[in-house]
Amino acid sequence: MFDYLTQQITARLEQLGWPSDRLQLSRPKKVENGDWSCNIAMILARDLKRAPMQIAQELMSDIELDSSIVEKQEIINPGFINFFQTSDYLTGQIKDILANRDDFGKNEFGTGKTAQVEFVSANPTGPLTVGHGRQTVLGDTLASILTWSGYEVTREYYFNNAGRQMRLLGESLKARYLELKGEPAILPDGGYEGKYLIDVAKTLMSEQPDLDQDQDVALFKDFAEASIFAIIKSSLERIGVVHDVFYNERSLYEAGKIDEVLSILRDKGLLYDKDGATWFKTTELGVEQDRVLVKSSGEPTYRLPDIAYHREKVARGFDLVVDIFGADHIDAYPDVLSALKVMGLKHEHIQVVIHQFVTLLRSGEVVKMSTRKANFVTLDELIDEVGADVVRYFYIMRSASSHLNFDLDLAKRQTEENPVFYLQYAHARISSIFRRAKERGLVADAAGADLSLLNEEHTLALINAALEFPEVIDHCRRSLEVHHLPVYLSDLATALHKFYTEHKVIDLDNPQRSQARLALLEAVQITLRNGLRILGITAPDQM
RNA sequence: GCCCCUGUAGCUCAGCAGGAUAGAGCAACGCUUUCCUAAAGCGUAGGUCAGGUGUUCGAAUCACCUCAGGGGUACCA
Repeated sequence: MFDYLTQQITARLEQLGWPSDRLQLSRPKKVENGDWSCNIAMILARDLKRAPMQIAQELMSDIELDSSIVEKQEIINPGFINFFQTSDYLTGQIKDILANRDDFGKNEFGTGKTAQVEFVSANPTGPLTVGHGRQTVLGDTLASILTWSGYEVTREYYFNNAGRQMRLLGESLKARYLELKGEPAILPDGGYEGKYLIDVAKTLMSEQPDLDQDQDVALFKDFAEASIFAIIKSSLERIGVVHDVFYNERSLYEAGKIDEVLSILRDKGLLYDKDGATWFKTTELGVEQDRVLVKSSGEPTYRLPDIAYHREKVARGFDLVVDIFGADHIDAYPDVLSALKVMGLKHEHIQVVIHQFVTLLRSGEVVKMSTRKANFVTLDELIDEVGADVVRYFYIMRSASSHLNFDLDLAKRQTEENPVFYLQYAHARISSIFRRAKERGLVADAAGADLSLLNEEHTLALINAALEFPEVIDHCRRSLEVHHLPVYLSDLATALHKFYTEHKVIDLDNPQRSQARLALLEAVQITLRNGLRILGITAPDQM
């Protein structure tokens, strides 16, 4: 319908010699305004210096629309052209859903192209927190959207297991270990205070009981890293997130990639030394102040490997690169992008999604979180409390750019009366009807169903709702905003529940209509299931 | 100071590539079940879309200013 109208109107615009590039078709909010609406007459009014109503009339005067698709068209003040689809056309679309099944909603925008989504990327210094959770679910869902848009997607986790933080971690574990042996030991200044390190120390103790004060800290560091990574990976697995690539920052050093970046920038005259540190002349690139790339201690700042890493991303040839960052990293990426730019590298295909912070509320109090200080709530604890489905839904139902209040008490309380269950119930409700139909001897026969029997208001609204699914996927992809999907699915569930309330599906006195409605419900269930699959939420057959 | 995000119903938030009478969930009040799961549906009430100026036929949506909250502005990541 959309494609058909776009094509027809564009042709007519060209015939009249009017610009066609600003043509827009949208779905009106009100059913009285039709199924598709076009505002081109008002947009052209200024250029053509004519009244919108006149333009609309001239535009439509010589268009012959296929009457099997378009029931009628109307021109309404101040110049909207509204199109109403025939119910035959609409119900016919159900067959399209049934034919596509598990693929319904997919598009080929990214077919033949590759995409990479980098997300989580937490260093292995502690368990994933509630804060990391948002990024985890956001990235994973976006990756799924891209997959549905045809891309071949790589989910990537970038981490650093070298440097100051990791050394502190090793020292902290050593202190915990010695503590267990009853030897005097004190956590280093700024060390990691979390209880999880005591557990790690106990495990280490059971495996290697004979370590002492003189033992090199490297052993502790390595052990801590391995243990904590195991914890992180298990949390990810619990909410259904699997990364394809774990990219170690260290490999950039080993392959000489860090030095390459430095020498390229030095050749371009964009580096200088001051106070024993190496500075990047970002002021020449429009940034307020210069940035340090190598500290006077000889260690690079995080910016340098970030630049080298992104240079590698470009070299790896992805057609689309998406970085998911928390708001606290917002200042890092302009430097990275401008560095790529001065190195003459492609960078327009790199998109950054910044998500705002999660404010955690417990008993009405804001919980300030710090991995080092250990007063954090872990993602695992959250999953324990409310379950993976609820966790995923809560993180994804709000736009990334809005600050998310995660009220633990509310999340728990709402376990009983939760937006997720509303969706899942819609799916289960349909399964339940199918079971009942079978019991009553009604053998579903979608192919033989007379879909023209579906003509009531709530029924048509439900079909329309299901048909919007591919548009929503496309919207998510375009905007890199995934929250549109749960919002949409919720609307779809509402349409289903309304239909259910109004119309009885199984009616042995009217098997024809029953068949038609069963076919519709199958299409709706496919849509719900596909949507839930993208969100990583289970679609139960009964609740 | 400068940069980014946010401000919409009592609460949590959609809507913002400008479009028709601004929506949902929760909370409040009332109603619906001899009938496929009431984890549902219907109704009532609730709004200066933070405030102001501008652009436009048309602004919650765009621009500018102000106010408020969050984040950043490190030789931490």
